[in-house]
Amino acid sequence: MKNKDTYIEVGQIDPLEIMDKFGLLCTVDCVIFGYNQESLNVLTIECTTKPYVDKLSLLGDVLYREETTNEAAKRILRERAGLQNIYMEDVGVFSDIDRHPLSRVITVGYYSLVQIEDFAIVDAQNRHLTWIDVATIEEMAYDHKKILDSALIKLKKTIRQQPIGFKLLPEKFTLNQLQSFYEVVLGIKFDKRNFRRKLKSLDVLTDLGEIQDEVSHRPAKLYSFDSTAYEKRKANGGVNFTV
Amino acid sequence: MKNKDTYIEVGQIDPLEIMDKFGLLCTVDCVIFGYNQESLNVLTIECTTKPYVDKLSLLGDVLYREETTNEAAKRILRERAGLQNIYMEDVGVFSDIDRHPLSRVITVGYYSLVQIEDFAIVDAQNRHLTWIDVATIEEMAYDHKKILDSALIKLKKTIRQQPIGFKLLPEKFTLNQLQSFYEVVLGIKFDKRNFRRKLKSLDVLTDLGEIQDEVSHRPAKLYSFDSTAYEKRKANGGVNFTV
DNA sequence: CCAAAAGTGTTCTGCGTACACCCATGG
DNA sequence: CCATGGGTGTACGCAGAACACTTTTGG
Repeated sequence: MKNKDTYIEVGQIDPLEIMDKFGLLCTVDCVIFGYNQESLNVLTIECTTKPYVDKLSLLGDVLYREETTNEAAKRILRERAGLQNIYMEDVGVFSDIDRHPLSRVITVGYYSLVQIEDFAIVDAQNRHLTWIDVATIEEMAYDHKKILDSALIKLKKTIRQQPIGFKLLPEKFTLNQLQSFYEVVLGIKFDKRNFRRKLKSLDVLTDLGEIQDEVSHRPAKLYSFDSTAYEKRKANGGVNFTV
Repeated sequence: MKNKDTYIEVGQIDPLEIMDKFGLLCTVDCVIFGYNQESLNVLTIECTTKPYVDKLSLLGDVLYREETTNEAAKRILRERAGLQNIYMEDVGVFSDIDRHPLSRVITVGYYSLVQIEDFAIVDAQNRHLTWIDVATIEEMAYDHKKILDSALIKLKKTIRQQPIGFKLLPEKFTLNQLQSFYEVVLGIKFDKRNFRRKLKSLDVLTDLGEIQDEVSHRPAKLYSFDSTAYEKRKANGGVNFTV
């Protein structure tokens, strides 16, 4: 095995010296997906840093010394989008050397899921906070497009294995709404009968015994997600959500 | 939406000031898995930092300013274990506030796979570099046990979807060796006939027309991994490696 | 000829997939 | 009564899972 005399390990040299040499900034960027019964969107803000002024950017902030990246992501969601207790998953580290124009900044990506209707945007900072259909986004500030793409890949993978889809629907929903959610996010069509059989066989839906009203056609039954049944199922060996 | 007057964005205030306030260290830690036909092991080193002196630690180093975390992981594998061009996958960020005793240090985990026979340990630093059976590890320095556990979970998941198992076997191997590798890593037993049928149906094995010698029983046929066939297969919609 | 590991086929079951028509409501 | 979306059942094919005996070699 090779050795290296210049080998440095954190803690073996003066902390001040090492910070001076290797200290860097870490940020957290949040991909906030919003679904509106038609399209999958992402919450964006206009960037104010050269050379990306006016380009679309994700909501992000620097990681504080006294918080984990998870806590930072929660803080960003809460302070900058008014979102609390929502689904959140790690997308990974992005550490390209020149990803930030002003200094060495690595970032940790997270993604979340919300229903757009539940979430009234108040653009207090006048920063042009906007939902953009992910299908139309071609370019973003920094490497945020790359983060978005990774988040989308992870969302698609996860959605097939866990019923997180319910997080993007109203509490009471119809089976067609559920199906159309999967179709929009995954970009594929499902057979109605097969979709329903599969979902019902999972035993995580509660038939509320209610129906839609104010629709000019046969009203659909309303369902809700039975999270205790799901947790039980998960404990007994997992959910296979392939549809 | 809530606003926050104290909101800070990287690039909007003096870079020196922000480094002073939010600068931190980032390290990369490598979980190097080694398989020896019997058990799954991980390469460890004795830690020299209080309060973890003599505890087991992963190979890691601080992230340099001019490299990505991927590059740092490659450097660690090369300089400290003599490993080059080996399989490597990201495990994620570990950012607990007190995970390092001397300062705020976040780390990015990676894992790799090697065959122990191919890799002669030269412990030039006299740091007690050792292969340890992962099944016997209960405690490690820092949060390295947590990183190891995450790496193991990811390895198990990945091994079922991609034929990375071949990276942990000699170039020529028998089907029983391959099966036993899967059994050791996943901790479950497979039916011999089903395993063989499944593997052969994947079309990624080359029958070398050779057999074992110097065994005191019927010699087994030797196979190698046909990586071009695998790449073709992957391109045409992926491999399902469930066994 | 014995020990030890190599090698081999069939059946059953469950799941994904393809496919077409009637139903309930509002206007 | 018509337009609109809601709702239902059957048949086929593939893949995973269960299961036991014969073969080849060295000692």
